[in-house]
Amino acid sequence: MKQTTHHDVREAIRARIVSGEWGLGERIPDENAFAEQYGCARTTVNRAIRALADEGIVERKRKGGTRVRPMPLRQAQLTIPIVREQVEASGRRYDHRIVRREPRTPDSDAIGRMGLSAGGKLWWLETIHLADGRPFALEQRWVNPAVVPGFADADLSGISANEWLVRTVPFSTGTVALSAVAADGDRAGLLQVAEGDALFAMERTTWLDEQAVTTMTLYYPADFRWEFSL
Amino acid sequence: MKQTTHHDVREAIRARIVSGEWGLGERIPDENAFAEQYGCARTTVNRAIRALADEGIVERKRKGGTRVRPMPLRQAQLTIPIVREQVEASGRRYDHRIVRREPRTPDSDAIGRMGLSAGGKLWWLETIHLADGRPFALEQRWVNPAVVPGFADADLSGISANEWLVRTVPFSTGTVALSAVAADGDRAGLLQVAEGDALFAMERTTWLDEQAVTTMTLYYPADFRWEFSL
DNA sequence: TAGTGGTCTAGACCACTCA
DNA sequence: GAGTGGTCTAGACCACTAG
Repeated sequence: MKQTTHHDVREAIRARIVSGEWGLGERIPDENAFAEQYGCARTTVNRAIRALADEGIVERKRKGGTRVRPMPLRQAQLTIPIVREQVEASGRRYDHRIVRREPRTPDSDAIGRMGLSAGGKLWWLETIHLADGRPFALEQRWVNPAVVPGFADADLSGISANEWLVRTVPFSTGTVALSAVAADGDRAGLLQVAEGDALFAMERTTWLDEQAVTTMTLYYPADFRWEFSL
Repeated sequence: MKQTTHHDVREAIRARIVSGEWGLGERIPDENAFAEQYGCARTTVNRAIRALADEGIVERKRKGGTRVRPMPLRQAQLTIPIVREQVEASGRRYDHRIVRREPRTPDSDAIGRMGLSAGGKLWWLETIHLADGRPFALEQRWVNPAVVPGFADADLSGISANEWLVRTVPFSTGTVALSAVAADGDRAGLLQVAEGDALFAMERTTWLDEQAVTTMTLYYPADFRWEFSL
């Protein structure tokens, strides 16, 4: 005799919601009622409905009960891509070339993003990512040597700066910003596109305990599409 | 006497992982060991570690134990924005204006995205979203009348097409694609930018039971940034 | 203030998979 | 075969909040 699982209960309730049994914003039965209906413990129902709440299908409030979300949240679980994997996933050969790597005084933009105060130098790194030998994406990065002292001596011939940093400073938090920008002369030359062409920009700043580790921007040419599902 | 919560256990274990107590790919103690250490039931530890696994911090396998992820997944829970809320969140007054609304034969791009076969007409809708009266984003949308017959008579003066569709077809699935494109003459004129300017494009296709409901693209001018955190 | 979800416990059995 | 996570149960108490 197979028991009723939280998975079963979750899908059963989801189906009833999708069927329109309860309208938008309407209250659904409480956990005990479902437990009796499906012949399982309340704990099991709780886990099932909690999963639906995590998905944004329903919202729960103590005493207020569980309601179908009036305006369903449209959420996506998004995985920040690693350029090498993007290239290899498309069946092409990945390679990268470091264009510049030097200590440099950060511009005001970098200072703002990393929340720096004093005026020391940071590492500046420009990397061109190649797919079958052709430009795939351009990476421009500032690295804070105060947080990652080993970066000066890092061997980046085999792995990218990003992978090196992830391995060295594994569990940091971060922010991401997406936008579109026009290619300036430098970026256009490195990516082999025309100046003024639209580029897809993904900017990431990584933090370890309130200190900015690195901020980088990846520029993709206009034929790039970043797809995911809801 | 306060009990140890799954939240406490989760943060305690997270701190130990971040501190480097176990290296990347290394195995951490099993649930019973943690339960004894923290003086709680194994169920509580299970829920705590399961949450860390959902975050991508660790990976779990029966008999294999729980390991720190060798290359931590960088995942973000991303909420697809509603244009009106974006505008209002920035403290500006939202408004929208429908530029075109007509039955039209879909182009090959729309046919491909929506997986259509026959050559019927779809509804074509162009909407300009305004913030304090100035163009904020341009929406170009195809709607499948076979799935949403009521759309022909929908009153879109008060709410946007998107909100109307979400209320009418609430629990559908979808795909999203992000890219950068150059503004063509039509889009440039509606957004009041120069032709060729970089636009941030967010394309969404929505499905209900294998049938495409609608596909739309939102174009934002180059000063737009979509930010979120990891 | 009473109803609802949030969570813990202790014990149990099962499913997967490594060795 | 045996160790580990996956899950269910029954009961209990708590925290929040709608009415």
